Amino acid sequence: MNSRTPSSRSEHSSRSRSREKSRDTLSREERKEATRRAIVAAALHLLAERSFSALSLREVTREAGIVPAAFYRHFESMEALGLVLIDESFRALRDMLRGARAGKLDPNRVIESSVDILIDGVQQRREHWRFIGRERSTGVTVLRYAIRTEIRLITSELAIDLARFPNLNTWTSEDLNILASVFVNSMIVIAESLEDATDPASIEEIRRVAVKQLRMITVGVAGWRSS
Amino acid sequence: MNSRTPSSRSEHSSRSRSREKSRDTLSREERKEATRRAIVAAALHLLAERSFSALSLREVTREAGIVPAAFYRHFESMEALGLVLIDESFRALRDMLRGARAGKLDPNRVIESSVDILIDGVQQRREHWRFIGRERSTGVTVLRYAIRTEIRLITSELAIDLARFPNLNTWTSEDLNILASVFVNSMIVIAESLEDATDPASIEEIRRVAVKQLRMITVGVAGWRSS
DNA sequence: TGTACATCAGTGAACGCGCGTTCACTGATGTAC
DNA sequence: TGTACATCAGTGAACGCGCGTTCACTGATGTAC
Repeated sequence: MNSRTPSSRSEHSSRSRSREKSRDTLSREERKEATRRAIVAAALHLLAERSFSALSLREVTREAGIVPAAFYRHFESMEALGLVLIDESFRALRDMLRGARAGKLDPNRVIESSVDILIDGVQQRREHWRFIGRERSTGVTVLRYAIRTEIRLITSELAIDLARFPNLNTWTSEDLNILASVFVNSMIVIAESLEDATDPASIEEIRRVAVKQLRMITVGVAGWRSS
Repeated sequence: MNSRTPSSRSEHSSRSRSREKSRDTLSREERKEATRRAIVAAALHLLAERSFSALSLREVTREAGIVPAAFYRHFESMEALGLVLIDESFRALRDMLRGARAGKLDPNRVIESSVDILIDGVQQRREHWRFIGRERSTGVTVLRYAIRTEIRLITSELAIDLARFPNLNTWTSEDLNILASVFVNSMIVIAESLEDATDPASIEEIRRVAVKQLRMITVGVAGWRSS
């Protein structure tokens, strides 16, 4: 977005950019918030191609259209930015799940509908998902733990939902949690496989296989006796 | 292992180091091979804490006890080293699986035995597993694809094995492959969760949960009718 | 076995580069009167 | 409404650092005679 030579960069300085969208309507606070969002968006955009540990502060600020030093007006460090990205990504994920719960799925098509919701959700928030999928098992320890904690939270929420199903209300909570993580793990793997799929045909293929995979697990659940 | 000041580094040069282990018994070729192995081992060791994209050539050569430029006598680039690491890691994995197949597991305890073999195998080759687990979904595209290809190979081998089971020999090959990937995905997730577990109690807990997870899937398989 | 020459793994110095971080600064926005 | 001062988001220059890569070199190992 920004050109790299100092001369042309000064022509398109952030001052003129913010005036483009805002004229004189934005307060100083609003401008600051806009820059902050620009930094977050720039990072997320770059993370489509790099892992977080390979992302430099200068790259992010270059993409966001500010000078490197300005980064520190918004975040204490790159790690702090990483945690904000995780928080934002999981907020999107939670919204999706809340929507799915509120939707009152047709009981006969729970699996099909869940897979549809998952696949659409991933498509709409590709960058967030890619980021979570990559960092889940990557180098930056603090991010890895933060993501695992979020996933554990989602898993136990799913376990609570599962407890309401007729066949499952007699299960121990441990068994429910184990079942929930089987589902969550499958979902993660499905989401991961979507990352490299762009054409409709291979997405359809993933959908089909995902439905079958979850069905196999569910059929198993019907025969399982929780002790 | 190496100290960092130039003065003391020259005292412990690679020349004196190789003489320590070898006196004058090793040929030039053998020495070269030993250095190559030292580079690979150094990289694998460092990858316990960093992701591959965050690993520098200089770090690797420092750990291996050679000068940065010497790296190029053995590998064309870091990427080439990465591919060798993948190859070596999967060789270890294939050995493990071959051993498991040759072992003729007790049919009544297939799941327990498989989980035991997996957990022991991961413990013995922690560094290889950690590397594969991390790079599977990380930034360096060429490594990611190489790993996915290997996993796909392992999955179809497992599908072939599954076809020999009495209940499964009527299944379509697609269904067998889907079932195989459910197992492989579970195995990957189990291996990943082992990475941060060191004390016996939490390893035992992982083993218990893993067995239960795989049993749930298997019970499902018994009821599944492949179309 | 002894000598003269070839090979080549590893050295060490040098290079230009992008990095994170600091700092005094600027000038538009906000506030007090 | 107008003026004087305070605030502070963003600037641009500077720094020291570790990086990947190149190069001519060294000296032990290998080979031909």
